[in-house]
Amino acid sequence: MSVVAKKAAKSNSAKRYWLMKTEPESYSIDDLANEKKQTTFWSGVRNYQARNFMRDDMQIGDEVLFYHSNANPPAIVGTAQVVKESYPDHTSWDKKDHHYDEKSTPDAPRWFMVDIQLTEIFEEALGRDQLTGVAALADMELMRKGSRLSVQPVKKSEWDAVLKLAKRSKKKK
DNA sequence: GCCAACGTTGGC
DNA sequence: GCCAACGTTGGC
Repeated sequence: MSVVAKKAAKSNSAKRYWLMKTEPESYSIDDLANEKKQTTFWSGVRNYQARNFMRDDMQIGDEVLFYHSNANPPAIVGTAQVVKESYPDHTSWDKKDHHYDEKSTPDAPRWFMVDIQLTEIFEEALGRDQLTGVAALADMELMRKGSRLSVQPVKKSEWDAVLKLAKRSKKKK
């Protein structure tokens, strides 16, 4: 199926839930909060599985858990929303960009991205230790040992469980 | 800094 | 198509 056909096919499907990882040293949720309209393009993904989720499956209104990896502690720190569906990642043909890929060109883009807008920063980040042992999150991709997928689908039950934990941590404050 | 668990590359 | 070597991710 072509990319266009896939986009047409997804247009009627229900809202989906995702998790996106970022290293806060390179881009954090505070950086997102400081953007104009608190919106940014999610460039730099160079993994085919993650790209395919963005290119083929993400739609406007989908909700995103925002995760800080390689952080202390690694944690889900807030939520965002998809506000623009996939389009070519221009950083892939920028020779000065760290994520430059000589095989990607404007005519034949290899990498894609979406735009996301900040929804909420959790008052207290949800560290992995707080996610470990939660029954509803036992099968979450994020919690699987060795999982490296930087854009990953989240089940609604997992989304609900995470937000519930976030609210609880908010009350504690 | 260590290293397990990946994903990609390239020789064959 | 197989798979060893290599580079990367990311928790600890």
